[in-house]
Amino acid sequence: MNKELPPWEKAREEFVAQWGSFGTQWGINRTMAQIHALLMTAPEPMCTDEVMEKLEISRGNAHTNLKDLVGWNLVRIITRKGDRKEYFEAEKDVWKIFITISKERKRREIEPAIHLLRDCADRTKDEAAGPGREFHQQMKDLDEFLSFGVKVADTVITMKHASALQWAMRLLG
Amino acid sequence: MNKELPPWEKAREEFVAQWGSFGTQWGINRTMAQIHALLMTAPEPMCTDEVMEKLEISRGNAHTNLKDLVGWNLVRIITRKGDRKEYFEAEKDVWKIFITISKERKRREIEPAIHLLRDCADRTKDEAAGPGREFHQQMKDLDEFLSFGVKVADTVITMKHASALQWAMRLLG
DNA sequence: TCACGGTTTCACTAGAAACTGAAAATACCG
DNA sequence: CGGTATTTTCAGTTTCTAGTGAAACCGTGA
Repeated sequence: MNKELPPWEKAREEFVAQWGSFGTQWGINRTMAQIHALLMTAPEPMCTDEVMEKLEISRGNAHTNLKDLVGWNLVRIITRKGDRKEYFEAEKDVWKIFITISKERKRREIEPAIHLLRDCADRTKDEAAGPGREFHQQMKDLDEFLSFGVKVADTVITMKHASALQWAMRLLG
Repeated sequence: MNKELPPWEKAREEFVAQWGSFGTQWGINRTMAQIHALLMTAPEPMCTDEVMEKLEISRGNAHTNLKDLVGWNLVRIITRKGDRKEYFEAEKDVWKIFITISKERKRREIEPAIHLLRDCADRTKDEAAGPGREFHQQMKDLDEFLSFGVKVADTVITMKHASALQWAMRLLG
């Protein structure tokens, strides 16, 4: 059944499967990563049933993860006139993907962490010396570092790919 | 029992607990993140039993995660003369922590991904047109992007904190 | 209004990951 | 050598997450 696949599709299946495992290493679940890989390499937008079939997963699973990907702004819904089905299409531009993921991670992961650090720093700002003071300083250091990172990210995020590239090249130069 | 804790220790407990949850959002398991937070804010190196007690976890759990952290180079083992126990101490310098984590993630996550992409690109390099060609290009694009990222990371990794800061400031400037 | 194609939800289950506790291994000391 | 303090391993258990499949829920057109 796999024999009939054109060679590039074989490579694609490899890619999808492996991308799934990589996903799990990050916090991302296997199916979500696989669907993303699948759509990134899809010549045309795909519907839920096609995804189900390709990955041999249930409708519920396909549905939830497709919608999650839409929530991450990595996939958009396409509708066709005279067709009630929804089709899904992934962003393929690598730079845009990078921007999108950075934004989301910043919002979901970094910013909450910064809040925690500020809170802990605040609660110990009157510590004059000793372990308490050191703790306070550590919280401030972490906060400062992450906040600075966010600033850099914000700058990069608003850059065009070309400008970012140019900027980075200067560093490597 | 918590009443007797100095205020900074209360903040610390909050920090440790929360850092644990953040950990899970990344691929990191709760306990490992908590131990890391605990050690980062420890005035002195701690031994296994202290960690067990503070976090109310089993010896096995404490042991495995401490050793994992050592494996990540985020924690080092300290021994004291006349004392058979091992003590654990976390790197506290934020920049160094960042460097260490970047290195490890690069090695464990990015480089394997690059290999996969190269392999998939290679296997489809003869596709002349159509979907096969597009797939090939997508693999190449992803590879190029990640490889470039690695180069940038390698440069940053070898920089002193001050130089990196200066460099980043110019961007924000 | 009903029937149909499609989407969404959700109670349940399978499997993975984390954790425990105790036994086994190791290191050190007289 | 014992004997003791500590580390390491691991079988068994718990906990959590991902995934299933079917029922409920739309929206549309006849």
